[in-house]
Amino acid sequence: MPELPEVETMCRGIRSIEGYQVHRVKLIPCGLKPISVTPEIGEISQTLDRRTVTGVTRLGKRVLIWFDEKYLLVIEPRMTGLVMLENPPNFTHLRFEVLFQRSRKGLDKQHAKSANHRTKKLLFWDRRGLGTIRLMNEDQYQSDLKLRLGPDALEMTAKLFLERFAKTSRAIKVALLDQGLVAGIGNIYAAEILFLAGVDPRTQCNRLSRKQWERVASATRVILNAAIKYEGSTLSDGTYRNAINGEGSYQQCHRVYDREGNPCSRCAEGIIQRIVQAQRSTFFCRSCQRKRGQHPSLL
DNA sequence: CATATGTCCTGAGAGC
DNA sequence: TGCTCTCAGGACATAT
Repeated sequence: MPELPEVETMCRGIRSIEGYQVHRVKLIPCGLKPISVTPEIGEISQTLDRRTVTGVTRLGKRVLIWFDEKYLLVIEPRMTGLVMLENPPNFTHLRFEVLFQRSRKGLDKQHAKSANHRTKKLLFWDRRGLGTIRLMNEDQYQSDLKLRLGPDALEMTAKLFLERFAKTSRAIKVALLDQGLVAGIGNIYAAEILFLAGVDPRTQCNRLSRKQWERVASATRVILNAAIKYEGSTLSDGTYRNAINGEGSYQQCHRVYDREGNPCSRCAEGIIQRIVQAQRSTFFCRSCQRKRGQHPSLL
């Protein structure tokens, strides 16, 4: 569920670990199946020991934590993973922990006196345990991550969409979820983007017009930036939280996702439909999102 | 190669 | 109340 806006919110929420030094890394035995960690935890711990966090960035739906500009932890929350600094959503779900100390150069007088600024904890919670954590160096980052993923969704332009999507015959909704084509879009935002663009989610990519790709590109930026502003979507199951256990509020802005049977907020006559594509729910308005037609989008 | 399907895992909610 | 069943969907492995 964490898609680009939720992962971006996580990154912003943990950025205060920058300048801190790794003191301890451990997998938490929580009674649930351990999450996938590569390489084994002992090697991660050894490699990161005393290294300083030099940056927290994001690529698609992954959180990247850089150490001495040389190594990075790649955290993939997948369905239910949460990267947090505090306030456990549920104690039994804690899977991974990094304890930091403020490194000597980052220790100013003011902070030296207050104990609660001397250490920090980075926690990974995952209700279902499908998330993964990988330690990489710069080369692995290039070959195992950069090369396999499409451009980050916030970088997408109509030109890039045409280059990367226009040849495939897959339905646009399904293709938008392919992280090799574009990184960061998941089931919720794919639905919202296509609604805003006025494009039928079943349309084959190779049948979309240039005009339609322009609307998709524009809607991608508009939707994702708005969702970041609202700190992501916390659905009715309440799973998603930000770094300090707060909820996102973009779910209040959803126009189609999980709104089956409700009247369309745009055309009033339409009812939001739910169909299944590639074993996933797709929500859309049949009258606002037609395969062809000159209807104006909401942009 | 492109595309489609199955699998991982847990907890919430439905139905009886 | 308490049981069983289905479903949620991100990424990758395997199949077509």
